[in-house]
Formats: sequence, C-alpha cells, structure tokens
Amino acid sequence: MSTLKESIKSNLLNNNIKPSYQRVKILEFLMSRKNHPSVDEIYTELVKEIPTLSKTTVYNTLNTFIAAKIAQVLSIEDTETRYDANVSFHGHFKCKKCGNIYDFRLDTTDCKSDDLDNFLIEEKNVFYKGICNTCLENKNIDN
Amino acid sequence: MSTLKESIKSNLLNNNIKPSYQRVKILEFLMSRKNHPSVDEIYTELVKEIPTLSKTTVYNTLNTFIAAKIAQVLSIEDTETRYDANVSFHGHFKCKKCGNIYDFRLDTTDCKSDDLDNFLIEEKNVFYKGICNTCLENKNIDN
DNA sequence: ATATTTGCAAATAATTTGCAGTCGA
DNA sequence: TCGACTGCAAATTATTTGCAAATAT
Repeated sequence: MSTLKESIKSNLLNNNIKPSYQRVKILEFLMSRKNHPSVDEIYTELVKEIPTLSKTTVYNTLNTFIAAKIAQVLSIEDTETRYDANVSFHGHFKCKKCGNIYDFRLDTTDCKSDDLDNFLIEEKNVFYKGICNTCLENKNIDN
Repeated sequence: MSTLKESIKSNLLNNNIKPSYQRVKILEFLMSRKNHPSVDEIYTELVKEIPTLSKTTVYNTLNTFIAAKIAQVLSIEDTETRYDANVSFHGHFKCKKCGNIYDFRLDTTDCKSDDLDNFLIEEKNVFYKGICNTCLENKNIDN
C-alpha cells in the first residue's frame, strides 16, 4: 500500500475518524485535486472506482472532515459548495472566464481592521473574482 | 413623500431601473437594515406592508439590483443568500453566537498577494467568523 | 395600447434525513 | 455479535421558470 494512503489513514486516526475505504478515498481525492471539487465532482469521479458509492456518503464524509477541521468549505458564492483539504490560511481566486479556482498566499497579519478590535476572529475567508493570467493572455483567441 | 424615497427613486432611475412600488420598498428596506437580510426576511417584513408581494418579486428585484451593481451578494457560507446595499469595499464578520453580521472597514490596498500579480481582480470578498465583542462581554451570563 | 412588472404554482437542484442493510473489530 | 458506516429513497429548502393577470405610461 502506498505511503500516501498510509499517511491519510493515520491523519484520519489522529482525528478520531475511522479510516474506512470510502473516507480514505475521498480524502485522498480531495488532497490530490487542486481545484477544490464539489460534492458532485467527487462523487462522479470516485463512483468509477467505487461503484457502490453514494452521494450521501460523500456528504457525510465531508461533514465529518469539516467537523474535525481536516477540510474546509470554500464559499465562493455559487450554487454548489466546494471543499478544500488545505486548512491553512490562504485566499481563493475564481476566474470568471475559465472557472478555475486558484489558491493564493496571504499574509496572516494582513486584512486587519480597527473595527474588530474587541472581536474574537476564529475563521478568515478571503476570495476574489476576476480574470486569471492565462485567460488574460489568451484574450485575443476566444469568444 | 420623504426625501429618502425620492433619492431611492432617482438612484434606481440612474441605473435604468423603473422605480416600481415594490422595488423602491425593497431597496429602502435593504438600505435601512444593517443586518444584511435574506430573501425570506425581506419578504416576511415587507409582506406586512404589501400583502400582495411575492417571493418571486423579491428574487427578481434583488437580481436586478445585483446586475445594476446597486446591491451585492454576501456569501457568508450559510444556506441562504444575504444581500447588502452597501457596494463599497468592506468586510463582514459573522458572530457564531448571536448570528449577527457586522460590517468592518478594510484598507483597499490590504490583502494583496504576489501570487496574483498578473491577475485582474474585479471583486474582493472578505469575511470572518468568530465571537463579537458583545457576546464576549456577556460570556458569563448565558448558556 | 402595449410593454413591463408582478405573482402564483410548478419545476429544479443541492442537501438532509430516516431507516434498513452491510461491514469490520 | 454489536455498534458504526453506508446507501437508497423520500423529504426539505432555496431558487428559478412559465405563464397569466395586473400595472403604468
């Protein structure tokens, strides 16, 4: 068995989550994908490998991951929720043209506001939208 | 007729939106409320004054406002979408205890990232979650 | 008059829930 | 065997759509 699979298993065990076949597969998928897949994408991809997989299990599993803080929700305002296995602080950029979602580094000390002086900030979400560099370069080509 | 209502009407007209009774009422409500109401809140409040109002109209109207950029969507990850008539750049803070959503000022030059050097940023969204100052002070009182 | 807006009811789509079958220690 | 996990189908909920009635210029 691959080392990656082993490390995923122990990651789950460390968070008191039993590493079932489905859970390991889902976390593996989430970590391997950079594009922050939706429930539907996760399901559609993995059902090829796990024909008995159900969407309910994908939902259950992701919610378990969120609760254990080994994954986070990406609320780039869209109809469907997207998920990210990278729980460290970073921003997201969604290209309006190609639809890709990019991660970007962000200074933790950044984005402060005096208005929140006596507030306890537990989660920070930063997301931008616009046109990515690739689409800007290809401006002349397409529609 | 109040000056506020007049200014709302001209605001709508300036954006090529016919200032129907419902639209004026909805924009007025959105501007008067600081708490970024959901469709349901807008509907439930305004239907008291406008008994014939339908949710469809609230949805239609808000989408018209969004398209004209006189309102913006607040995607504080929740089940329902919230709306904000303040379209200037600012952040939102949601208190996990009382559920209130607070605005906070944010430096426009803030939250930059080298990773986005060649990206065209058109929209910035920043929202935090945690406990607000009021709830922190009342920590000892409640549940 | 005529074009736009409104509002009901039905349709969609994402997510949750109830519960029965399955699996692993 | 027992409790947790899975997965189907039904339920729920936010939003959209089709279309007819109402409204305004």
